[in-house]
Amino acid sequence: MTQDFRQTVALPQTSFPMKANLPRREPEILKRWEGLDLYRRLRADSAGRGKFILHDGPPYANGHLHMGTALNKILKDVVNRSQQMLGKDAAYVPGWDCHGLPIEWHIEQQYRKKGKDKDQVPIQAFRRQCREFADKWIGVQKEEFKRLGVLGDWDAPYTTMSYDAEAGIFEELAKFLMKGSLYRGHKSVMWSVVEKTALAEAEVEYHDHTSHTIWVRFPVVETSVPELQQASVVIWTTTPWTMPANRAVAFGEEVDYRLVEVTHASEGSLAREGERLVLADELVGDVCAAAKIDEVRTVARFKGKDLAGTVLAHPFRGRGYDYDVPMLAGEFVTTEQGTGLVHIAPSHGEDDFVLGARHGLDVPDTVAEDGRYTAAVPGFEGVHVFEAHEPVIQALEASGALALLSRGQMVHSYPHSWRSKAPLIFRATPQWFIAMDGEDRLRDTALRAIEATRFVPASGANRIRGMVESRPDWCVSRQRAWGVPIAVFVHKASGEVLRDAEVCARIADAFRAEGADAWWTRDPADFLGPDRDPADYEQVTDILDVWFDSGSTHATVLEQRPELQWPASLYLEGSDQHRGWFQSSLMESCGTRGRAPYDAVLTHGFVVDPLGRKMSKSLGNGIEVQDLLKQYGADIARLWVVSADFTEDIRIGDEILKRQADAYRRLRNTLRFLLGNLDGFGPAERVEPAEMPELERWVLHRLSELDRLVHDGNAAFDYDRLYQALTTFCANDLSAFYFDVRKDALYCDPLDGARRRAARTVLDILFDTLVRWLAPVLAFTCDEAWTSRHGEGDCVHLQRFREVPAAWRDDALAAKWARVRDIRRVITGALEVERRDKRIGASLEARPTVHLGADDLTLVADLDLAELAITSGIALTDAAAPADAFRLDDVEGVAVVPARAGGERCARCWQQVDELSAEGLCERCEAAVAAWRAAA
RNA sequence: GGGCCUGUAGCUCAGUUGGUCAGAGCGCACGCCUGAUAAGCGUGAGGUCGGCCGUUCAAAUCGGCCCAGGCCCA
Repeated sequence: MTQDFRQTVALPQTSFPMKANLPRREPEILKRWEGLDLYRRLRADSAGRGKFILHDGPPYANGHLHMGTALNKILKDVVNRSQQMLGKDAAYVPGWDCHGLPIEWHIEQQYRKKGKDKDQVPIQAFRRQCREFADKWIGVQKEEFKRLGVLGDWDAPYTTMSYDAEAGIFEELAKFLMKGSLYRGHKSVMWSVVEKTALAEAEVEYHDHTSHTIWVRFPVVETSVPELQQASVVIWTTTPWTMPANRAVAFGEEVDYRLVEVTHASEGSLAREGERLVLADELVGDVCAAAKIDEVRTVARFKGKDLAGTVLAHPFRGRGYDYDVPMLAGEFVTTEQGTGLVHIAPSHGEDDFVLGARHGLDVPDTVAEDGRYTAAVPGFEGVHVFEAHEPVIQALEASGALALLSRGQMVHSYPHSWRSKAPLIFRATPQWFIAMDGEDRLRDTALRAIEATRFVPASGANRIRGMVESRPDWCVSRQRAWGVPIAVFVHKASGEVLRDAEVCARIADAFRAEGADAWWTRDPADFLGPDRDPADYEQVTDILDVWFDSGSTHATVLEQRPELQWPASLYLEGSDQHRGWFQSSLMESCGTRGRAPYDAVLTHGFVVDPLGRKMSKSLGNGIEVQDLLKQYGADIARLWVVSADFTEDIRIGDEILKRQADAYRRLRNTLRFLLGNLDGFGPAERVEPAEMPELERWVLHRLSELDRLVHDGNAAFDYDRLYQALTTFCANDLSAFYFDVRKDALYCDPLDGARRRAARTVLDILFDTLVRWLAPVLAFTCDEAWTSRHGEGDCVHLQRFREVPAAWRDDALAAKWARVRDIRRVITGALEVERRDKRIGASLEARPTVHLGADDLTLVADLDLAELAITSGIALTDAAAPADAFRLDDVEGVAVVPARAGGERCARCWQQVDELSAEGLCERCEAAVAAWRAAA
């Protein structure tokens, strides 16, 4: 029985536990950061460095975080932390978007539940409640963001509803006002009669809707085409309620039309035999089927352009609708369905409005805010448009001309309000616009700015360019209450909008002091000043589009805060923001400052399920942030974010998270092994690289390679590659090779042995380098590892990436060791056969013979292959290997003949040697034990 | 329907300007170790490169069509 030498072996020792228990530990680490006042210390430490400013796109302040917002904020945090550690001063001021419909809607609902209408509530009280609601959610989200490990100025975030912001937003608008690009026009907008407001595109969703369809005759009253005398033009519409607003009929210039005479109609048809109808040639059959017309005779054929100049009568002529209805060419006319002739109501359609504007058509104010016909609609006033189809159809039937040809129903995709889910109508309303193609050529400026911006991925430029090229003027007005007002006056007599810098300044000052509520609480005279009579002016009470709010944050935040900088280094949001914030910020900035507010734009995809489908309640494929944190912890979530190519959609699911947890363990255990073997290591033990064995120098070379990868990867935001490389490095190079080989020296060499000291020096460097490289992502774990080594007073997040000396790079050494590892693979492969056949268990039980060529023999002459293969000795020979020697197909010139090691096993290091001491120790261990005893 | 984009092993990703095996890490299977131990080591099995049709002597890599999916519009 040999003595137990375990206590003389330098086994790893560390307080850094194998099991992370992140859900419990992370909150403690957060407290530590708060205690250190980490964010502020970073600012102080990095004062004077070049700034990297990621400008936070403000999330909307309602509701808890979902995976999408978590992804976004984690990514921002990784970017900030890595830029910081690259040596920048990466100040980060998070923000919130506070105004707008969703919050307003929520407060409105509360009133509705109490049976009140919000219009009865004083606007200041209503706005105050909106403000409080936003405040509440800012508090909630702030804590949720912090829990993810996101570092920023949480004590002083920005909001779009602060008085400063409200004043600043108005000041930005005033710039457009003063230069003349803010104008009042009409626009056919999607209007919700429930919320009594125009809705933005983003506020609209499409659902199936059943509409009444009607075919209606318009009698020809004037035409240059003889055959059309006494004929009728037939239109088709899915919105009968817009008939009273009809002002024209559109045709396609190149469309083929036909004049037909009804020769026979079925029982119940509203068509009259002998009447003549104009229809698109292609659609005659469809219309006849719908109108139960059995037989027609073609009277004439002509092109759409022949119809120009023809004038029709409104079907309600004689009852207040006596105006002429011209026929106009419309490029939007198709022959896909209907009649190929389009009813035009400029008040109630986008195409209609545009066509009407071009031809100077009347835009009657036919429908009030609440959806009821106005007095401008003879015979129907007060009727709600959603209930108007019957009265209108009846009127058409009753009209002397028997206008209704046929009717039916149709299910189609139709716009609805995203809040109330009620169908929307198109309604031409007075709105405020920022001109895209005015004197200042905003569109051109924006397009140039896009070319000057770096987009990651590059396709983002295409995407936003396409949108900017084709977008209409920016409609910035909303008929709402919660937001920054379009605080302008319109001269009643002239209709001119007032452009007076002093007035604007007074308004801004008031907003800055009292918030935008001042627009309602103050006397307009306060703003207009002594020289103007308030009675001469209309005070506009429309609210600014919230996209203008957030589009102005580059001005209200970046330019205002000394720690920040304009333009931003980076905007980083989901790809939906090409239409949203990226664009509104671009427009605002180009209009006021002539360039984009950012140097670069990074977009990420959306979080989808493991099959790539969007997450939805009905599919039940969603992952909740809170569940993820409870089960895995924030560091796993952070690792998930960087493991994927986030420029595309990023998948999440059980297996994906488990794999991240696996990867996490590998990284954690790497740090743990380093910490355990660095126990008691101090500067005095260090060895210069020149004094180190080749193996150590090879590790340093690998670090120099990775150093470049880390810098390039961080600069390019290419984190997935970086992380794959680091994980592979830890698994392949360290755990499976370097650590495995060096365990013997670390555990068994004399404590001050040269080999052990060199190894520990490298472990120290490895730890110091790796923990910093990983810190931007594994923010919690690296802090924990760092404190385990350096104590609570210090923090890894106050460090920069370690300088990796250029001298560590040694390509010749790397090439040599690539071959050495190939040879090693052949040896371990040979041992595996022995193991399978139960001739050995541990590799130390083997002493193989390795057959090498002359070059390889020279190559490994100064190396100890047994040490590298972890065998008890190795025999090298250039003799030809026997045919049954072990070889690998992809490693030429290497063959291994395995053999059991002879001798006896050292009781301490377990290597098999020929001679043991009386205590059962090998020579090396005898010396080590002697030194240990002397020290004890 | 339109614009932008994606589809390589169970998972996450590599695959330069078309021409040596289509690779890595993880997972999985099997084995080893028991002094990184709810760890560590080794070996191995997994892919019609979404599908079809083309261009080419040669395509995961070029073109067209289709399928599936995402974002934004209509």
